[in-house]
Amino acid sequence: MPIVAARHLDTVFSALGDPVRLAIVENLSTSTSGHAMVNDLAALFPISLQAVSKHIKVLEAAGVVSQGRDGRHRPVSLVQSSISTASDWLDDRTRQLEARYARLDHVLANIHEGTRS
Amino acid sequence: MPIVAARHLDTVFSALGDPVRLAIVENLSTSTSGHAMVNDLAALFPISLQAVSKHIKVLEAAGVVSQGRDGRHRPVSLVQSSISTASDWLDDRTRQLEARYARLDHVLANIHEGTRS
DNA sequence: TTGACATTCAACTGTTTGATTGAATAAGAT
DNA sequence: ATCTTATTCAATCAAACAGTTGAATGTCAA
Repeated sequence: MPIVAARHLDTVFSALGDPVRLAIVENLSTSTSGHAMVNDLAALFPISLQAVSKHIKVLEAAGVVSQGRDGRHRPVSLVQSSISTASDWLDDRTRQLEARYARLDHVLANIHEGTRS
Repeated sequence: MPIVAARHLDTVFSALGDPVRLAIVENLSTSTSGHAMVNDLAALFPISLQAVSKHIKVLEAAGVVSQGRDGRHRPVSLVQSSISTASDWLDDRTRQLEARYARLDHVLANIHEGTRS
């Protein structure tokens, strides 16, 4: 079965394709609690709170993070499945590349054997 | 001009964050030869050859593909290290998420033990 | 109720991007 | 030499994007 890319995989990669959003994801993945407030995340970057809020919306639209509700806070946390989906797709690419190299090695080995006979 | 510019992870993700470019990468990874001509890739999409050529340039600038020279052809092939770099980063995120879940399980188990005592 | 805090919405702006068409370059085929 | 093929370069355009400031919403705390 050929492994088919998820329908909106490009949206996930696009969401990760910005230094601020990549840093947000990294921060969330390394935080002990697994979530962070918009305000705390905004403090990490030299841009306005509103700009960070927008970045979070982009990540959320791509399914990379989700936002809950805790009083007047909106805790942001990673959605593991989206990370896994992207990771799996890249792993598939790596495996296919390695498989081709392996086939190439095999062909070269056969050629070598042929020259000896 | 020898390529190899400062390639950052967000640039790689950004390059993958487009359906045409993602399909190009997928096509290259599944092709038997491991490379493809610009013309052949362009035939896969309902956009102009020049647009596809630009997409390839974006992928090349991000270090995701490289282009060789074979007569009047410019064969495009994947650069494994860039795929691996992105894959490794996502794997790290996945591992951190799993580690946190494991710690949470542990905490919950302790709480449960506490209620029994 | 008033005020502070956390966050979003709305409007605006400059930059980047994805696409187009037409012209240019380069190399194989006739 | 000329023609055809493969690909890129250049100019252009509309749409999307990342950022800003200012106003609005909702919630806690006095």
